[in-house]
Amino acid sequence: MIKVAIVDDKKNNRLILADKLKRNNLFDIKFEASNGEIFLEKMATLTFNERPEIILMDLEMPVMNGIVATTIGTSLYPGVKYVMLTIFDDDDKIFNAIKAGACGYLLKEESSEVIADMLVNLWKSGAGAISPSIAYKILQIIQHESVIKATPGQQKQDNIFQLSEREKEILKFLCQGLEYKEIAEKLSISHNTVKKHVIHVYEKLHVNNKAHALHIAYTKSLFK
Amino acid sequence: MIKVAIVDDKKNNRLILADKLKRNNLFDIKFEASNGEIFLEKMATLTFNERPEIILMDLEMPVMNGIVATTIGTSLYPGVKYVMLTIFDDDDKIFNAIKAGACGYLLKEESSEVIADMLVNLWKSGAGAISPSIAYKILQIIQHESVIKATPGQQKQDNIFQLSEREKEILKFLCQGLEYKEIAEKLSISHNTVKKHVIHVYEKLHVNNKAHALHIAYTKSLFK
DNA sequence: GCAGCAATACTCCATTTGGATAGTTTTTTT
DNA sequence: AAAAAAACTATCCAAATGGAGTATTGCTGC
Repeated sequence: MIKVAIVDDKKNNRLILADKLKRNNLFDIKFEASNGEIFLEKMATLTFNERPEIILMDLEMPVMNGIVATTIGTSLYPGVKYVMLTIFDDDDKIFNAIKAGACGYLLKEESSEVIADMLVNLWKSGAGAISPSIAYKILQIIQHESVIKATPGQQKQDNIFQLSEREKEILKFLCQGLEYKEIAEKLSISHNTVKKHVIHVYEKLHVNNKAHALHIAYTKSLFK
Repeated sequence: MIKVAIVDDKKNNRLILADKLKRNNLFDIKFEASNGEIFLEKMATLTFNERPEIILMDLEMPVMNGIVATTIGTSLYPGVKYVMLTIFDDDDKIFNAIKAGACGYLLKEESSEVIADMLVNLWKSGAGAISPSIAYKILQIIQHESVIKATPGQQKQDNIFQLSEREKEILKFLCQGLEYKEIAEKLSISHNTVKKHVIHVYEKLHVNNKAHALHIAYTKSLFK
């Protein structure tokens, strides 16, 4: 059984999808979540063995959307695979989803057989679960390369974690390997204050230690 | 009927592929060619209506390879679609083929049904004809952007810090944000041992805390 | 056989960190 | 002017980290 989780804000969508997946006895739906925030919370409560292996993620959700959830999720749980399952197929969304770490992008209109097949394939051989029309767009993205180097998409990605200026400053120092005390000296503030900022940064990044925070900062290249 | 052409230097490959396509009566094989040069010559002799709509192109061929042929072909006959049909799946070949203008990349190992399906799809809706494992690699190309930026001269200096295998393993886990305990569990060793390894890593990296070590690991891209 | 190394495991100890809680002040937004 | 957000300060406590030392095992090269 492939352990999966479904993240979508529409209850009906979750039901339909769960139903599609239940037809054959290949999938074990570990949990459902109605937005990225709740998804991350539920993931945090699970042990390694309880964790879903594949996440079916909607893009548009309130509170925390699928891009941000995937960005954080791929950092925190590297073994887990994220498949975007959505009705949107515009270049920007596709590109951002891939950059966030998605290893699949299926259109909701796909039949249950196709979805199930793709997921099984992804699980078995690590092959990408991609709708053909999405694949075509990805090819065009690379062919024109404009999207890769250009930045309209990446600018929107900028500051997805909503860090305040001060918090970004603190995180940058953390990345340089400074200790609280040293940061405090540099900024002429108390090390207690630094600690407080750090805690806020962790909350926004949904992590709870320095290494995880740095991992996200580096892999998502928050600074350059 | 979908008008296609087969370009491959091995006669046997052409026969097998032609055979695969002939099973259902969907494909009209306009011609075969044994290299890019001959392919272009044959294309030049045809009128618009005689021209194949989809070219199945091998990559490695004498005289003129598939990349060059596709590059020239897409310029001369913009309406024609090129699908790479090859056994190679390394990033460089995939990337170059896409840049050359390929709108599909199928592995020869795919079943005749899959190949036929993909081609029909490409013909009908312009969807990309891409083997799932290739799709996965394309995602990674975009995610890491490595191939796009990488230059041939940039040979990564392997193991400049002389870390032992175990130490590299430990460092990799550190980068993922795991704590000593978690690493210990993963490797089924004592957390004391992990600590010892970490200290050794720090010595070899000439640092004295995790953040500095991660900074080096990421900026020198010790991994991947 | 023996020296050297990597990997394993442990202890003691000081420092750093993270979490919770409880505030004040300043700036921005409404 | 009131409300909200951001920045600042502080303390207590527990957990994680880092440093230094000791020691056993197994493997490799001389």
